[in-house]
Amino acid sequence: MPLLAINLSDKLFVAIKDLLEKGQYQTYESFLEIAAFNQLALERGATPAEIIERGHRGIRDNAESTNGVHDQRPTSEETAAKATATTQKRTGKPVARATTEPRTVAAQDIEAVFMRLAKTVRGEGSPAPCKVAADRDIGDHVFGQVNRLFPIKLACRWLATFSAAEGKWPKLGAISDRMADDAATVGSLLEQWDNEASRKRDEQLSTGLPRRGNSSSRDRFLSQFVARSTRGGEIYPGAICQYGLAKFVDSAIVLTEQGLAFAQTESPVLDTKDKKTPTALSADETDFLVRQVLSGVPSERNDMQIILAAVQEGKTTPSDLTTTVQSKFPREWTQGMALTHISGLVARLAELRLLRRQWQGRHVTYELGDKVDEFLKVSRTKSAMNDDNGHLGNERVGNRQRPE
DNA sequence: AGACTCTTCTGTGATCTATT
DNA sequence: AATAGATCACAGAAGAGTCT
Repeated sequence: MPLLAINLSDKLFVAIKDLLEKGQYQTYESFLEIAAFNQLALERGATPAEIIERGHRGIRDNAESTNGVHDQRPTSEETAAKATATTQKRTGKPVARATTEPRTVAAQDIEAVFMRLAKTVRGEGSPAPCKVAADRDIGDHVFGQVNRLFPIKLACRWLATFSAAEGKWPKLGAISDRMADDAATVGSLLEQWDNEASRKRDEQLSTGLPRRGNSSSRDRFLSQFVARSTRGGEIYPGAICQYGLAKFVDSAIVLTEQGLAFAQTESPVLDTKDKKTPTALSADETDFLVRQVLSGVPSERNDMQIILAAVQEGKTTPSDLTTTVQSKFPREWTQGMALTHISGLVARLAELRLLRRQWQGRHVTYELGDKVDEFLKVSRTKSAMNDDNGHLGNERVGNRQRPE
């Protein structure tokens, strides 16, 4: 009998596992076998309705009963759904939509994570933060998938607390799993809070954080917000480094003075645990980040200036904004890349309260936040002083650069 | 009910790199 | 050289909200 090994996405695997746990299938093998029979039946011209009518449950029970020929009786509605969904191309609407009910996070898990994220008093045994390297690569754009800044706060706090407890700055490889686990627990918890409060899309606290049981989202969190290391030992810093809040020193991840100060700022989520907080970052935290962008993140400052200036000129719809600013980004960027980049910038500006999204029906328009004039004034002055830093030429995109 | 706009973020597949 | 595993860019699915 041939042996097949296949890769399944986490989502698909969990969906199958759920059916197994409900007792609807005996083994993964029987599920996949039934799925294969159903697909073959479809290929022979049977309709999903016919497959349902003939039924399938108990295929394994009967499978070996007739001279090794498997009973081709798919029965359940799940099978019909799968059969439809696995045809070559999606032609119509999905047969079923996976439920998105939030995973409940156990109280003791939450308590443990908040303990690990609690503000700590740093004593003599705590390692000192570093200064931002003067020669760090400041030309890189923050990647568009960095669409929230609270995950950066979480990473800074985690590093501050961990380093105080351990007495040293950790190596990335030693802590990335634990940090991602804790971020996913917080993400799932905030998702629960969002659901309880019926928060709308722009108001959700959990956006940008990974979720428990979703390894892809954990990978995304680490690679976009913290850093990614290759088997060859190379480290590609994420947004936490691009924002000048952390730095790699001999493959240990070290908070900068600014990163430590940001970590220690009171958080409505991590400290107050305020379920009703309207935003994941407090006004103090966003003010801190705005100052940080203005003083130490030239490429981000310039990108933000481009967007805000366009909105100030009246380009307040997504299409107007895109048309206006696309030419100001690297020429080799495809439209998709530019859209991703602009989308991320708009989302970060909204979290920093420099931009507001106003929904009129299904259309959105952008409005300037209260402190934009001040931001633009400082930003333009700095751009004029450091024109080399402000140049947006052919820099690499996102976090794809090597550390010093 | 279906279409539509916009945002978020996962999954895909080509390509690169490491290991055997 | 062959194979396995990792990485990357980005397409497009999914979700939310609303309109027709």
